[in-house]
Amino acid sequence: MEIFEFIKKSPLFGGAEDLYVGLHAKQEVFEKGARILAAGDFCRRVGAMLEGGADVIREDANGDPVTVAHIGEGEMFAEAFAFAGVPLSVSVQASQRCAVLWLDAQSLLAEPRLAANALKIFARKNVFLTERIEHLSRRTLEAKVLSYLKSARRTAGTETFRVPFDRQGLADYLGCDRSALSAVLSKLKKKGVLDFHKNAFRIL
Amino acid sequence: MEIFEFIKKSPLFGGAEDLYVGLHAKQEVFEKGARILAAGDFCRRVGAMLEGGADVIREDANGDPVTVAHIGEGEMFAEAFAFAGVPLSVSVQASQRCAVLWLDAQSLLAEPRLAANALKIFARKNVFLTERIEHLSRRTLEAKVLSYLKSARRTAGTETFRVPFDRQGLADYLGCDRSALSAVLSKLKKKGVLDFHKNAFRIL
DNA sequence: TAAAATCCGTTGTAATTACAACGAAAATAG
DNA sequence: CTATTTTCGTTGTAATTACAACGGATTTTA
Repeated sequence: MEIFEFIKKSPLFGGAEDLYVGLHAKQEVFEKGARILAAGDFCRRVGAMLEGGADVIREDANGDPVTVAHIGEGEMFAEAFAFAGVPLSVSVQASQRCAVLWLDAQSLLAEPRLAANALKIFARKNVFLTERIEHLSRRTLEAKVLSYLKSARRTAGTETFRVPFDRQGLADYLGCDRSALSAVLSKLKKKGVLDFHKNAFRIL
Repeated sequence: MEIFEFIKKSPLFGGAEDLYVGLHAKQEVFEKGARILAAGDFCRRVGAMLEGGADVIREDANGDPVTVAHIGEGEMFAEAFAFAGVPLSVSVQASQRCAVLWLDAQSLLAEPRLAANALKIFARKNVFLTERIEHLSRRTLEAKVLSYLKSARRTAGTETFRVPFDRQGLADYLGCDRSALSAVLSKLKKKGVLDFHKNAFRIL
């Protein structure tokens, strides 16, 4: 992906190519397996994955590394840490040879339109994260599922709605086992609370 | 709380009183029980609680209202919705007679220093929320607890550290039952994985 | 200081869930 | 079209957790 293609597609720039000047952007190439960012680092730059991809890695309770997310082409990363000024709690490692564009957080801030875009992006993400926490905080899986589905229905605005996850994806989102999720969905269907087919749901 | 006292203490203003001019701020008083904001509303203003307090209310799976948070004196609210431009998913209701200062989001955005402060606040919150999701996503309560405690230790930077919650607070944060949390903590202590006394913990 | 309220660990029980394994259905690849 | 892979619901079991109840300890209030 070219720099200008990225800028065109990135919600941070909103397609405005002229905002790119004066950002002190630097491009850097990482070989497969290379450490792009390490947990504990302070990072003052926002990363943009131009080419290739990387994994976000966190230590689990045993101290073993677990991949918690993947950064694909065209995606930004480390933005929250860069703007918050707190050390990274995760590491980022190239899952293949990749090209990263680094954008200096301070310089982004200096351009009002970019700052406004960034603010909106963060605010949106905040709302999403808070919503997910709301679902995850429920005590039982059934409550988690219903909390999520009602939220999805509200977002869709229609009685019948589709969810953007397959079963495994929904299970990951809700922090549960896939088969347990399937079982709960079936139970709700049998109880007559819910109807669904594939990713299309309807709450009765 | 006076307006200027709020501005002095608010991280949004960073103590800079001069930033307050031109914000089209309005003050409004609500009687106890009055609806300050309703779920579904679009809100273009950030609320600041000058006097009194309010509850954040969400509908649970049965459609019954549940208080999910409290807004105390000096706290801001609705900021994420205002900047994101998405409808509220919660309602806000005065728990007592209260005075709210409304700050127009667009006007805040127009002052670069305020925008920068807001960005930092959102970025920080983003990191916190993501971290909490990390804990909540664990499958078992033991894993949730350890995930949280390791994170707390990392933040504290010392082997023995204190957590800013009582047991009920920690249970709420981790989305579990208080007695179940106590039981898991005791089990971990007996296993020799953990030592604690009140809010002081040490991972062995 | 005494009384009241809150905090916290324990116990027992019923319900829930993780986990592994399996097979049918659907999607994808060849 | 057939073979392969992926997705998803089901089942059974062991482990975990919610929930209610209780009592001791600590803290707060009067």
